[in-house]
Amino acid sequence: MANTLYGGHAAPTLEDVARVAGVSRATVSRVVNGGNLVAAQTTEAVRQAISELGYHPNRAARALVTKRTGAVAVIVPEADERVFSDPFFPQAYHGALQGFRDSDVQVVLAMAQPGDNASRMVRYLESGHVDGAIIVSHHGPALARALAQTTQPVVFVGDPETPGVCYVDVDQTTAARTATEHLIARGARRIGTITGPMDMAAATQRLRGFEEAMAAAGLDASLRADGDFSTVGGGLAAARILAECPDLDGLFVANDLMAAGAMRVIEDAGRRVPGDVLMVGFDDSAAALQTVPTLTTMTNPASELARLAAEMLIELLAGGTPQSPVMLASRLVLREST
Amino acid sequence: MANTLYGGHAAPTLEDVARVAGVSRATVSRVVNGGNLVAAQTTEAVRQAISELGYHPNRAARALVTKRTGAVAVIVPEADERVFSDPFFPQAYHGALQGFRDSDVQVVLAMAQPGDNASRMVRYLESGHVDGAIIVSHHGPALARALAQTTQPVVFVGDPETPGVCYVDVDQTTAARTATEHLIARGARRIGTITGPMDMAAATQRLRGFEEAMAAAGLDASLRADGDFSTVGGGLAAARILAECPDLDGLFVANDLMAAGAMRVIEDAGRRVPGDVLMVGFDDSAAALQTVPTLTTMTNPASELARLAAEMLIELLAGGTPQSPVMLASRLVLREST
DNA sequence: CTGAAAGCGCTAACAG
DNA sequence: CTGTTAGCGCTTTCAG
Repeated sequence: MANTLYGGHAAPTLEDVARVAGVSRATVSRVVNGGNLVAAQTTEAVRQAISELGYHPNRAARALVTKRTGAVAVIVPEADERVFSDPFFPQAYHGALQGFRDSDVQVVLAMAQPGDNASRMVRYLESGHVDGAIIVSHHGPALARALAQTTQPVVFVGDPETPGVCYVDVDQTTAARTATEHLIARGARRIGTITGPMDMAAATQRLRGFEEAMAAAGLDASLRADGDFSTVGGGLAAARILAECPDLDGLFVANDLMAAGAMRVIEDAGRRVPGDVLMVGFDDSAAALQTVPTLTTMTNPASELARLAAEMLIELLAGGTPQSPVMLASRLVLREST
Repeated sequence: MANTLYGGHAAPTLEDVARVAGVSRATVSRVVNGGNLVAAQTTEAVRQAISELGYHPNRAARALVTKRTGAVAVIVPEADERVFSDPFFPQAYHGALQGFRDSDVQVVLAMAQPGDNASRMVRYLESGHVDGAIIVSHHGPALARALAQTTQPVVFVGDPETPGVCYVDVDQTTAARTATEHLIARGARRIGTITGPMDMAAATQRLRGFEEAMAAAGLDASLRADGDFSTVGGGLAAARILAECPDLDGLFVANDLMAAGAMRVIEDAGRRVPGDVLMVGFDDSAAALQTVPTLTTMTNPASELARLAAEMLIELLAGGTPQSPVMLASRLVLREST
C-alpha cells in the first residue's frame, strides 16, 4: 500500500494520476507522450490531475521499457589543459544544453582523460550509457572515422572530414579570407600567418582562406609558421616568422591564444602592434580582450554551433535525417590590434 | 523468447549470466553487488560467466528498483560569462569526474541559466534527476541555505557559511596572509588590496588575511577597493586605488582576472610592475601567465577540491557522515610581478 | 548459502 | 478513443 494518498511524499506515479483522473494508466501515458489519439476532454482531465499531483515521469522506468537512456553525451576529446584554457568548450557545452533544454534528456559532459584513445570513446558510446553524442573537437579525422563506425547517432561540431557523418561548422576558409582581407585593406603587405596543427581541419582550412586572400591581392602567401593553438606555441611561431621576415607588417593567427603569445614576442622584438604590425586572431575568446593592445579577431560561435548540433542529434534520435553539414558564418570583430 | 542465445547482440541480462553459470538470477545479483554471502566457488563461476558474456548491469533497471538514479550533478550557479572565463569551474568539474571515476555514477554538469534562482536549483535537486550534488560556488550563503533544506545529499566546494552543510575549501585567510606577507617581504609598504564581491566568503576571508598580515607588520590596511572578480572590475578598482594612493608600491588582488585588469590600468598610469608596484593575484589561473609581466599568484586547487568533494558525496550517499570541512592549503607561485 | 517470487513505473501491443 | 495485459532487467524479502 505504498500509496501517495496515505504515505509520505513518494513521487506520484502514472497509477496515481490515472486514479485521480478516473482513467487508465495507458491513457495517462498517452497524453504524457504527446497524446494525439486521446479525446480532448480526457486529455484535459489528465493534465489537470498531473499538475495537481505534480507528476513527473520516472526516467528509469521509462528507460527500462524504451531501451533508451534519455541521456546524451557532449564529448570533448581534448587534453585537460586545452579544455581548461579554451573557452570554446564550455561555450559549446552551454549551447548543447540549450539545444536539449526542452527535450528532457540529460546532457553529460565527457572530457578525455589523459591517455584515452578513440577506442575508449567508441566503447563508451556503445556501452549504453547514452543514446547519442555531440563531439566537440578540432581534431583530425581519425577519431571521427572510429566514431562513424558506431551504431550510435553522433553529430560533430567541426568538420570531421569523414563522409556521411553529420556536422556543423563555421566556414573557416571564408572567415580566414575575411580576416586576411582586413589586414590587406588596412595597408599591410608583408603578411604572415601562424597556423594551428596541420592535422586539424580548422587549421588547414584557415590557412587556405589566408592563401586565397593573399593570392587575390597578388601578395606572397609563403610566410608561415605552424603552431599548436597554445599561447606558448604562438610565441615560438612568431619568433620563427620574425626571423624570416623582420619587417613583417601584418599577421593572421589561427586562434587568439597563439595570437596573445605572438603579440608578446613581437613587442619584445621591438615592433609595435598595431603601429608596425597589424594582427588578427581567431575565436573571439576572452584572451582577445586581455592582450595589450586588444586583439581584432573572428567570431567562432561555439554556443550556436553546439545548439544546432543538438537539434541535429535530436532529429537523428527521432529517426530522421538532418541536413548536413550546417555552416555558420564568422564575423570580424574590430579591436585595437588593427 | 527474446533470448541472447538466439537473437542479435542485445545486451546480456542477469538471466543470461545465471543460465550460463548454472545459478539463479538472485545469486548473480548478489555477486555483482559485492556478494559476500555467496560461496567462493559459486562466485567464481558467476564471474566467469559475466566476463564471458560481457555482462554489464542495466542502469535503468537497477535505478527503477533501488530508487536511485545513479547520477549526481555538479552545479555551478554562476552566470555564463563567469563559467566561461574562469578556469576554476572546468577544473573543478574535472576533479569531480575523477572522484567518481570508479563509482559508475553519471556526473552531469549543471550551469545556471540567466535568471535562475535558488528555488530552481532546489527544484532540480528534488526532482529526482540526481541522487546528490556538488555545488561549486564562491557565492554567498543564500543559495547554500536553500539547498541545505533539501533532503538530497549535497557537498559544497567553497565555504557555504551555513552550519551543518558539508564542504571543502582552501584556507583563504591563510593564503591571503601568505600573499600579503610576500609583498611585505619583497619590500612593499604602501600596499592596497582589490577584493571580490563582499557577499562572497572567499572575498571576505581573503580580505581578512590581507588585514592580518598588514596588522602583523604594523602597516595600514585601509587601502582597498572592492571588485567583482572580473577583469574589467579589477581595472576600475585599480583606478580608484591609484587615485587614493598614487605612490602605491604593492597590491594584493583577490583573483587573477582582476589582477590582469588592474595591471593594465597601473601600467597605463605610468607605473611599472614590478619596478614600481609589486602585485600578487589569486587562483593560479591561465590569466596569470598571459599578463605582462606574468603574475605571482596563490594556487586554488579546484580539481583537488572537487575530487575531495566527490569523495565526501560518495560517503554521504552511502549513508555515512564525512568529516567536514576539509581544508586544503594554497601555495605561492612566484612570477615576474614580484 | 541459494532459489522463488514479487514488483519498481512505465510503454506498447492488442482488444474492445 | 480507451482499457487490459504483458513484460523491460533488476533487487529484495522470504523460504528453504
